Order: sequence, then structure tokens, then C-alpha cells
Amino acid sequence: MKKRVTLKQIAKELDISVSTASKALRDSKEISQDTRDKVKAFAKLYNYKPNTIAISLQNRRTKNIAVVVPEIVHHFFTTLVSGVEKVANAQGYNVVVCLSNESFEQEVNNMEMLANGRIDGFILSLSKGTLRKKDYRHLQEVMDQGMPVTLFDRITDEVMCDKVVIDDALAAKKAVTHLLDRGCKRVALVTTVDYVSVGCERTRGYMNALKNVGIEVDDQLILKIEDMDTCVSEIQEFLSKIEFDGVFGVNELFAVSAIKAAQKKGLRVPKDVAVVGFTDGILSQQFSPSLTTVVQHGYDMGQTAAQMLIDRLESDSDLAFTTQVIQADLVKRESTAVAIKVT
Amino acid sequence: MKKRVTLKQIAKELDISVSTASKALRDSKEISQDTRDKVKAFAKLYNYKPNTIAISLQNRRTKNIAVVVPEIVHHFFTTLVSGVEKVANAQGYNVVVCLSNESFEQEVNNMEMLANGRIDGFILSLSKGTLRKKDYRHLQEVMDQGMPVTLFDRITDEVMCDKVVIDDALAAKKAVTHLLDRGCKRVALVTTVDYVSVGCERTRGYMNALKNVGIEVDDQLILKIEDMDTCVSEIQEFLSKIEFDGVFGVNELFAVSAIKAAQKKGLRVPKDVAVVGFTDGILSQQFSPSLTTVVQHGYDMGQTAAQMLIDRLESDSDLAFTTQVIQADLVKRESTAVAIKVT
DNA sequence: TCTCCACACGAAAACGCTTTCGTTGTTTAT
DNA sequence: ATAAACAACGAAAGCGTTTTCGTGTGGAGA
Repeated sequence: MKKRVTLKQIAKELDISVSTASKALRDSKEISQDTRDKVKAFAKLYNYKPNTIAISLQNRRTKNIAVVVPEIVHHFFTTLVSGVEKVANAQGYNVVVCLSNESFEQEVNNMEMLANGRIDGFILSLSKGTLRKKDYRHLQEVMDQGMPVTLFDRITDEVMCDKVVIDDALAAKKAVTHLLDRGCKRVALVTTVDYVSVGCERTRGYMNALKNVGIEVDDQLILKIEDMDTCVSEIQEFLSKIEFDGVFGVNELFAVSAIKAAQKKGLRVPKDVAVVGFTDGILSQQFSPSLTTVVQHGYDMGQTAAQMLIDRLESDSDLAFTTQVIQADLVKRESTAVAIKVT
Repeated sequence: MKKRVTLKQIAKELDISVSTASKALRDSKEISQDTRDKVKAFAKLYNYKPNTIAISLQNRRTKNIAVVVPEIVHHFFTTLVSGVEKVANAQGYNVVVCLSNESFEQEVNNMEMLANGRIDGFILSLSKGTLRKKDYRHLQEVMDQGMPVTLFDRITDEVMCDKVVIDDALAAKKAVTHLLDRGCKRVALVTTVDYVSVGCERTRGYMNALKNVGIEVDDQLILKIEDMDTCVSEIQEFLSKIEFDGVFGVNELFAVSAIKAAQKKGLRVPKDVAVVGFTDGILSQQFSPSLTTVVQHGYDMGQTAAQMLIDRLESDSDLAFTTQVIQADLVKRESTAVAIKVT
């Protein structure tokens, strides 16, 4: 087991001082070309790599950024992490991933654990627990200590920081409008409880779309789901007793469950009922019928969020906070295809 | 912006030395109860948190572990990361996630980037690039420097370290046997190219299952896929020109694509052809017909891998390398349901 | 010859903490 | 009374770097 070689050892071997060795490796012109070469050759030979921890301690920057997500087994969040990874790595940063599991306490704990010098900044999507509690002191605290935070997707107006989101209301409106354009008259909505910012926005978009064409919102057609674990049966129960010819589900699972529930009722998709979802994951793409859905471009969001954070980390003047809105698109697939009329 | 308070500042304020402050906070009996209380009160008041980086430098341990996965937008890998996160966090470790994107170079780069003091050990699944190249020097190198590595899922015999896997061959055999038991005579196999260790093992399991009941392996029934991007059409093309009554796909996507291809051919699933997949992701669960599949228990694997790594990190005597085999189970669903005979 | 200035390098502080090894002043045993 | 033991604390080294500020050469210019 050959231990890592340090600057001190190099210095001793070459009979120079540590400072000379350090400067030589960094190509300081203070050092003669001769010694520079010598030191570099030696360093290469012994595979010297500077100790990152020591450097971090020195300049009080770790080149680590944390991504805190409610859960990771979820297409949108994983693509986002991918995007963050990409731009972070390209700029010499490492990404430490933390899961809040939708819990306020875990979110707080994780942030405290990381804020003590381990990382330079946070990229975070609020947990449901936090959204319900509306307690954002842990965010404010790290920011007060000069540690930047970039919020994404599930955000709040109550803390001032960089944010990156999609226009959920607009995207939802587009989705529902697509349904309406297709001729749907009674569009059901399967959404989340209101404290989830994005769910709420999407609900708003649904209503806007209806108002836009003069259809009154019918509460009978709206299902708000609290517990993801029981959503499948809830949706089935809900759809079994209403009349509808379209469904907008605010995520993949809701949409797919709606399709299955409709089919169980003897309705054909897309012939009798058209369905639109949210998030373009593997399920939307591969389900049969494939799902018309809103694509959130999580990869792009991740890249944007990471870049915003890094920009702030690397600028000395303090930038004004901005909110970036990422374009969301509706991708049309089989679940809303217009039936080909056989005349 | 209130900067973090350091030991030095506490010491100065309280007019004691840094060492006394440090000891007081760690409840050293060298310090009088009186000063201990005083220091702790002050520390609490000013929300003192020791700087993790300084401590890391001091004892040359970071309490960070790295998980390197080929890609993260994949059910198995995300559940694994979740499992790692859980046991790591519970023991005060942070998890830094790195993506190799199936590329040898990125795997090497990432590991080099992290090995310089940032982390204490690796949990890693080999990228396809690495498997193809059969070059494991980067692993050997970090291990030579005393940094433990735990390999999972996609492993190799060529490096000696802790490993955690499932018995892919056995699981595949179970899967195919289930098909055979159901009455299938011509079971097609959709698998990966051979250098992917797990794909290869699963192929072996398929063959074993056939041999077991005296069926000869028919190469016509085997499709090996190199490029994931074109797999859907490849599978369709493949299945269009063979006769089969069962399919075993070595992942979710292969299996689902097979179902769709069969349906396109006018075959009913599971009535005319039964299908089994691998990995119990959202697609397997939600696709219609739902998929009979091998569940790999990624969450358990992650927990096991993390625990193995941490055990090694925290033991001073060096443990013998072990390979843990996680139980894999076949979950039976609609895609292999026996038709209910209506007499 | 004397001064001045590159030049090439080294000493030491600093980052924030832990830990070892004194150094006091006080108490106990002899 | 004297040595020994103890209690409570501080100084300093050390972790591996970077960086500032010398310092000792030698050569150029006056």
C-alpha cells in the first residue's frame, strides 16, 4: 500500500523547501525553469495529486455542491441531477446528493450536516413536509452565512434566492387546451393537494384553460390526491362515478392510472377519452397507448440551476437574485390522437 | 451576513485558549465543569458548528463516500443510491454521486477527481466502456492507496475487493423456468452483448433453464442488443420473423418492447405469448399488462454495499474481502398469467 | 568599488481543528 | 514540612496546502 505522496515529501527528496515545490508545480515564474522541471518530473513519477481537503481549508471553498431532492426514484429528479452533474463536473465541482424523503426534519438535518464546510452551495427542491409547514428558517440560515441556495421546481416566494422553474400554470393550460381543442367537453383533473406549489399551479392552469373557452369549472371533476401510495385505487374510484371525455393528470402515474381506470370502465383511449400527463418519463413513452405529456426538460433545469449557483459562487460582487423559467413543451402521442375517421 | 464562528473566536471572547475551548466542547474531564458549561453555552448561543473540513484534514477522513453509477436515470440505480444514502446518512456519512455515463474515461476521471482526499471510499458499478476495455488499473490504484472499493451489480473477477451482486444466472433461470412451467415451448431471449457481466450471466441462466428441461438452445431465438437507442425497432424486427410463445427480456424496456412487438403481430399477451422482464421499475408495475419480472432489491443492495464499505472504513484490522449475494425474487403479474379457461 | 536590482529560493503564517505535552497552583500522603 | 499527586489550563505541533515576505546571491550600472 503506497501512501499518497505529499508536497513535504517531494520537498525533502529534492532537497528544496515546501514553498518552492508548491510554486514549481504551479509554474510560478519565481522559480527557475530548471527546478520547475525537476519538481514536475518527480511529481509525475510519484503520481502526486494535491490534497483537496487541505486546499479547501486554505481557501475556504470545497468545490462541492449539494443537490437536495425529495426523492430520487423519480424521473424528473434524476434527469435534473444528471444535468447538475454535467455542468458541475465540467467546472471542477462535485455533486453530493441528499434526499429529504419529503420530510421537513430530514431536509433540515441534511442541510445542517452539509453546511459546515463540506459544500459551497445548495440546489434544492422543497419537500412536501417543508411546504406544508411553511418553515424556511433553515434556508435563511445558510444563506445568512453566505452560502448560496438555488431553489428549483418546488419553490416558495418566502425566501429570496435564485430559482429555476417551469411555468407550471402555463404548461398545464397548454395541456388542457390541447384536450379541449381535440373536442373534449368534460375534462377531469387529477392533481395533488394544494400546498404542493407545482400541483397548485397546474390546477390553476387547468382552470384557466377552461375559463378561456367559457367552460365552468366543475368541482365534481377534480380529484386532489394526498397520499401517493393509494392513488391508483383513488383514481379508479373517482373516475368510476363521473362522466368525462378527457383527463389531465399532473404526473405520469396519475395519467396512466386514469387510462387504466377508463379502460376498466369500458372506455377506449384515445377514442372515447383523451388523456394528458405531466413529466416525460419512461412510463409516458412506453405505455400503451403512449402518453401525451408535458416535458419539463429536467436535464436543462439541472444545468441551469447548477450554472446559476456556480456563477454566484465564482463572482465576488453579489449578483441580484433571478428566477429562470425553463420552457416546457407538450409532446403529443397516442393518448390524445384523433381517431382516424374511416368513411 | 453573519460569518461562521470559529473556535478561535470563542476562545478569545471567553479569554481562554483554543485548546481549552476545544476540550470543553468535547467534554474532556481535563476541563472544569464550570468552564465546560460556559463554553457550551457560548457555543450554542453563537450557533457554533465545527468546521468539517478542518476535522477532515486533521484525521484524514472525510466521512464522504462516493457512488459511481453508469447512469442515474434508471430505476435500479436510483433505488440503489437511495439505499446507500440511507445507511450512510444514519452513520454520519455523506454520499457524493458520480455518473460515468457508461464511459471508461469518465469513470477514470471521476475517480481521480474524488480520490484526492475528498472521499473515504467508493461504491461503484462498472461502466460498459470499462467492461469492454477490461482495464481496471484505476480501481487498483485507489485501492493501493488504501481507499476501499465496493463493487456492485456490474463487477469483475479481476479486482479483489468487496462485492455485492444478485445471482443473475439463477434469477434468469427462475424467470425462464417460470415461462417453461407455464407451458411455453419456444422462449425467445432478448439480452445485451456479452461483455456486460450481468447480461452475460442472465443469458447463461436462460440456457440453463432450457437445458434443465431438455430443450435445445436455438440461436434463432436469441437477440443480443448493443445499442439501447435502437432497441425498440430491433426487437420488433427480430420478433416479427420468428415463432415464439414466450420472451425473456433482461430489462424492463426489452420486455415491454417485446410485448408491444408481439401485439403488433396480432399475438395476445399473456394468452398467446408470455413475457418476463428484469428490474421491477415503474414501467413493469404500471404497464398493461403488468409485467412479471425479477426484482433486484436495489434498495437492499445499496444498504448492503454501504454497510460493507463503512465497516471496512471503520475497522482498523483489515478484513477479508467478501462477496454478498442478494436474494432476487420473481414477482408474477399479468404478462405471464395463465388464461382462465372458460369452459 | 559601491549600490541596486533581478533572480531563485526559504521561513513562516494561515486555514480551523485535535492532541500531546508541559506548566501552574492546590491538595494529599508521608 | 516535603514530596507526590492532582486539577485546570495553555503552548505548540501537526494535518497539507498556499502565499506573503523576507534573504542571499550574482551581475549591471554608476
